Amino acid sequence: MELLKQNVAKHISLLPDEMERFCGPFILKEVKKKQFLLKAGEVCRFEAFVNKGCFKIFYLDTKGVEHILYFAVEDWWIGDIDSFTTQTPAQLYIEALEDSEIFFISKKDKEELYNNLPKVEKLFRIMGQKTCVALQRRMLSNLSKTADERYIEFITGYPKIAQRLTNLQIAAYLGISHEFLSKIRKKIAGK
Amino acid sequence: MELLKQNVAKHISLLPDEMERFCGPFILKEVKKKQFLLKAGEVCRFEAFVNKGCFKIFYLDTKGVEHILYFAVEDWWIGDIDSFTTQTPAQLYIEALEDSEIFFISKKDKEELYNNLPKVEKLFRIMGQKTCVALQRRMLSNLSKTADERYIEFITGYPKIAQRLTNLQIAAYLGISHEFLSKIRKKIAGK
DNA sequence: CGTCTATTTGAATGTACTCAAAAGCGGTGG
DNA sequence: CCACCGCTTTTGAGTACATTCAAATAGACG
Repeated sequence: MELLKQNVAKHISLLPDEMERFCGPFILKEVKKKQFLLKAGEVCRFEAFVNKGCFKIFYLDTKGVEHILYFAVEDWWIGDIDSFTTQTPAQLYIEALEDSEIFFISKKDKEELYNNLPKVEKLFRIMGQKTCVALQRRMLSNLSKTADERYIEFITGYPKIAQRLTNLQIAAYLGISHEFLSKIRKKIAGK
Repeated sequence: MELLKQNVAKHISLLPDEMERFCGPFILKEVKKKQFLLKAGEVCRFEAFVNKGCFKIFYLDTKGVEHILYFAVEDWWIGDIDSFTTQTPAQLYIEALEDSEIFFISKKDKEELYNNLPKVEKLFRIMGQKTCVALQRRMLSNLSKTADERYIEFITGYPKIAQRLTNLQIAAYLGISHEFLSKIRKKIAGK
C-alpha cells in the first residue's frame, strides 16, 4: 500500500487517519499477463492504481486495428474515464502486458470516498488536470510532428517504459504500422 | 451572468447564496475579433467562460504551422490548463474569432474559491473529467480515422460551430492542409 | 473599386500503409 | 539439448493518402 500512499501524498496532504480511511476500500488484486480488466461493451465500474506491472489501454477500430491510448506502469492510474463517468458501455480494452498487481476500487466505494472525505475531491480534481495536460500534450504532438519525431520523443521521454514494450505496441501507440516503425528505427540507427 | 450560472448548475447544485459567492470574482470582459487572450511564452494566470462569441486555442509548431487544439463558443470554458496549473510559460495562443464576451477569473481568485466554497472542487473535478473524455475521444478519432472521416465527424457533430469557421480553421483543427480539405469537400459534394 | 483573405485546382512529391515473405528470438516439450 | 512453434522484427515492392508549391478564382470588407 506504500506506493499508493506516496502517490496520494504527491497531490494532497492527508492526516494519518484520513489516509487509512482513503486506503480502506482499495483491494489488492493480481492480474496475470494477457488478462483483461475491461473489454469494449462492458460498463467500467472501477478504477485502479498500478502497484506492479504494466497495462495497455487501447481501442479496436472498425477494421480491428489496435490503437493504444496509453500505457500504465507502477504508480499510474487506470480506468476508462469515459465509461466510468457516464456508466455507458466502454469503447476501450485494458489488458495486462506483464504479471501485475493493482489496487482496485469500485465506483460505489469511490463515490463514498467523495462523500466521506472531501479532500478526495481535490485529489481527483488535481489528477484530472494532470491527465488533461498529458492528453493535450500528446494531441499537439500528434498534430504537429512526424512519426520519426514522435518515436524519438517517446523513447527519450519514457525510456524505462519503452524498454518493456514490443515495437508492435509502440507502433500502436504512435499511430503507425509496425513495418513503418521498423523502417524508422533502421533510419535512426544509421546515424 | 445567467449563462454561467446555468453552466455551473449543470454540474453541481449550489444554494442561491453560494452561487452569488461563486460568481463574485468573475469579471465580464469584451474581446474584439483577432484579439489575443494568451500568447505562447506568457504564463496563463486566468480561466474564462465564454458568454458570447468564439475563440480558437492553438499551437504554432517550429515551422510556424498552426494547429488548433479546440474551439470555444458560448457555454465553453477557455484557458491553457497546462500553463495555468504549472505556472510555466504557455505553448498555446488563445484568439477571438469573433467579437466576444467572457467572464474572466484570475488564478488567485479561483484559488480563493476553492478554499471558501468546497463544492467548487467538485465542480472543477467534474469539468476536468469531461475535458479528459473529450480529449480522449478526439485522440482515438485522430489515431483511427482518415481525414475524410474526421471531417464528416466534425461537421455533423458540431454543425453550429462548423458554420462559423473558415475551412482554413477547420483544416488546422483536423490536422490537414487546407488544400487537401478542399479536395475532400469536392469529393463529398460529388455524391 | 481595390485589397486582403479564403477557396479551389493541378502537378509533382513525400510520407506512411498494405501485402507478402523471410529472418530472428524465446519458450516449451520431447 | 535440440526441434519446433508462435510471435516479433525486418525488408521490399507497389499503392494510397496527404503535402507542397504555384496559380487561378471567388468573396468579404472598407
